Amino acid sequence: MHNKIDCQDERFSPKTNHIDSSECQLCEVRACGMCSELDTATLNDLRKITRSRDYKAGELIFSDDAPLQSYAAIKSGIVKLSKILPDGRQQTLGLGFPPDFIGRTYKDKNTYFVSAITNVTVCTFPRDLFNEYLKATPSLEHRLFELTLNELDAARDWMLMLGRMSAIEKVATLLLSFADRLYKSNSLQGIPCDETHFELPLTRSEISDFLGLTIETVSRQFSLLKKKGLIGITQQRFIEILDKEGLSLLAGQLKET
Amino acid sequence: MHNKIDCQDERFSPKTNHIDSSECQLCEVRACGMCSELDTATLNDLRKITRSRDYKAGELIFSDDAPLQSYAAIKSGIVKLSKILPDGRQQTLGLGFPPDFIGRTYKDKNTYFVSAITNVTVCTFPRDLFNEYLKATPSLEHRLFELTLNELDAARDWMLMLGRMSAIEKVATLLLSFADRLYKSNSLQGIPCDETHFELPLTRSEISDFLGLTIETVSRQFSLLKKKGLIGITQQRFIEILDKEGLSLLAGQLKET
DNA sequence: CTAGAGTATTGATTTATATCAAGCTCATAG
DNA sequence: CTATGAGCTTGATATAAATCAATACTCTAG
Repeated sequence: MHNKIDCQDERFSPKTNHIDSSECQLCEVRACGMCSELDTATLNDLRKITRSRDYKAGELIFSDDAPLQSYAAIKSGIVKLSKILPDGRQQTLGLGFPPDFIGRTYKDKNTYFVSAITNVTVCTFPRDLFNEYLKATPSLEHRLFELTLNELDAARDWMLMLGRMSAIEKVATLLLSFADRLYKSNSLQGIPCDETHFELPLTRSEISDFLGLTIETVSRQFSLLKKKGLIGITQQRFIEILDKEGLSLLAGQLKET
Repeated sequence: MHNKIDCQDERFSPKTNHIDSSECQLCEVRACGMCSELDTATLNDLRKITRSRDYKAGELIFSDDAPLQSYAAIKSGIVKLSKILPDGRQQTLGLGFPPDFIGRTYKDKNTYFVSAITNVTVCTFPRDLFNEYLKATPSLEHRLFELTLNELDAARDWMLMLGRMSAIEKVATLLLSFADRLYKSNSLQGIPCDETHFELPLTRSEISDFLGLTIETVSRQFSLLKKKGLIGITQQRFIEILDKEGLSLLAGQLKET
């Protein structure tokens, strides 16, 4: 089945590139993502149907209605999943960091948008071939299942936040969650970082879509947190957590995205 | 491994009963739940570690912090999953209908409560034995994966509702979702029913925990929908949908729980 | 160095929902 | 059949967040 594929295959966009095995060795997806339970032979097979692809910040990766042509694994950058109501109201459902998998297996559509928040690099897999692979490789399905369970846990944490938290609690929760995720992600990639300083990769508008608030309310909560001495903000995007205790107290509960 | 189990096994509460094969034949879990892709032999094996158990409306099934001792599949009745903030604020995360599976595989805890909304009958599986089974049976894991993906879809639909809908839209969405789910569920079980009449199994308080509102707001929206002629209410719990079009318009978008 | 666009903050006002407070309905037990 | 209590509705008021509006910051391109 795999030798059907070559560079001319119409399922691959011209913007894509082959992956070589040395790339896999350094990859977070290989380390702890969907590839982490594959043996070398299977990984090599999978690589034949895989192409690397870059997206610029803001670009749409998957639409909410177009038939799903491919799945993807995030190698670097951050994506968001979102839904839009007919009148334009938008809700972000979650963020994807390396080594997350994106795409709805066992359905022919996503029911949400996936778009790049920062510049993003992904490995893409043509849908039909990947599905055959998935069927034949229980260890791959097992790993995807685990990743999906984590996503479900995260979605449920955010439901509690969306339904029951005040604006300031939401913002505090988001900041802590980001501090944690960016620290872990950067550490894994060997990027020097510390737990209290980070660049918030989201605009205020993206934050408000995530928290179910408006831009103005988000902005006011940031100012409030600054006034209370819990955080410092420079250049609008660079956050320093000055009082993690205090922030956690405000956030109340949640720990992870 | 399975012959270790008998009625005296301490992992089984005294309130439980054996399952016989004729029961499975009529069961929704067998028809379209986690058992649906098991062959007869595997099903018979699984049945040896399975016990039936009843819960009364309101009873707690799984707690959010106690180590998970068993998993369960819902045979009849409705359960809710919920989270509680330290100060008591509560958010319902979703409802479980037959043939849903409950319990967080691959972790030793649920991070939420599961409780019976109506009287409920479940099949329970001791955690450690079920895990062995799961590892050995890819078709079972596959089915659980699919069920989990559906739960994730549902969770994300509700995130949009929680984050971006007004009170009246939330209530309209809930009613449509219930009409649909109860109709499907009852039809499957051969219970006579129609799509426009149903008994709402939730109290106003449970509804408000689900929608991220207060009891009073929920009540007001019901009254409003009645005044607009979209629904009829008798005895507070019996709902008649008088204008599905209008209700769907109000709800805006979502279709399923 | 400046203009301009995009992004963020801050203020004034409105509005949806929460909160507080009665009173009502319905099922059940005496 | 009536008393009781849990669950529900309705009204009055308070409040958090949305909306509307103006101004300020930050980066880029010229």
